[in-house]
Amino acid sequence: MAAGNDTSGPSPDQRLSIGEVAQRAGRRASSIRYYESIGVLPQPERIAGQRRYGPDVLRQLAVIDAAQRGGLSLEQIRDLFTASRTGTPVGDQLRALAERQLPELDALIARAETSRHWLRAASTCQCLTLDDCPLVAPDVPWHCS
Amino acid sequence: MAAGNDTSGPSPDQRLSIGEVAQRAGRRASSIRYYESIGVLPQPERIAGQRRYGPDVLRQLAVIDAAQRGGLSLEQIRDLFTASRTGTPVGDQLRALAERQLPELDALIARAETSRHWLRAASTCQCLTLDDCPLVAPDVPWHCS
DNA sequence: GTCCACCCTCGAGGCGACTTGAAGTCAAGG
DNA sequence: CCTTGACTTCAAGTCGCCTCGAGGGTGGAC
Repeated sequence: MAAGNDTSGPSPDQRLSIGEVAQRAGRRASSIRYYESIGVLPQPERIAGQRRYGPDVLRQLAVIDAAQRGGLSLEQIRDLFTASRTGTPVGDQLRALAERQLPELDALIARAETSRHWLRAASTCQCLTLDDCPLVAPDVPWHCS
Repeated sequence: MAAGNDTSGPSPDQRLSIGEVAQRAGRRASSIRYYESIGVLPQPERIAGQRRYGPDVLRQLAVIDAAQRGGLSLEQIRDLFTASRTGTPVGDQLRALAERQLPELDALIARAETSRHWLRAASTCQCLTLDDCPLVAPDVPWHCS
């Protein structure tokens, strides 16, 4: 048992091990290393070869979560961070990203809603074979029974 | 040019080559072979080693499309076809599938709508750095500028 | 006979976001 | 000293859904 590596309870200082970060952020340590490897997270300070993070990293991970939920790829998120670090106004980047993503996202939602419609119809289906079933017929309004 | 293999114009008989099927279904021949390889499509008759399809296959492909749009995986679709062929009422299968898929789909749509919200807010963002930006703050209602 | 379009099989590759495994390092507790 | 447990690196594997390429075959038109 190593005190400095303990994943439970707060460390004496603010420096977090990767295990602590992972636990608090609800991710695996491997994904944090992965983010670092592709440049989404910056390389943290190291003590005896081991990563030590300030509390900032939790916010950065939350940003990543938020942006992923916004449909951005890790590559886009990396660019966002890079821009932020180099002083490019983040707003401009975000606007550009949003303009690219929104139509895609709208299309995704539209498809998903069509799917939901289909599945709802499917859940009332009484058909015996696929051949009879209007659900799977092209260009036929869906309703079954 | 080979008459029997011609992809343009209808064949003299109803038997379609894989190329014709692909063209009419708007898919690549490779995906049709793939469906066959994983059991989603049955093995068609062969003439001189080449697949010949009846017109039914177009409907089957349309079913696959519809079911994929409904969020079913190819494995689930295969099971559906299998059930249909073996006489299990398709309705039961579909209901079971729908019950499994609908909550997932609802969650997907909810996430996507949250994302859309986020992106819409992002498109009006004026922030200079990520650190200031309320968009990326956890648990803060999104609005920017 | 030659050419060409189309077909065949089989294995590999590619996407995105990770996860897993092997082999090794480090610091503290007993 | 030895064990323990978290950490390290790097390569490879996973998932679903295909796509592509190599190498070879078939059959009709000229």
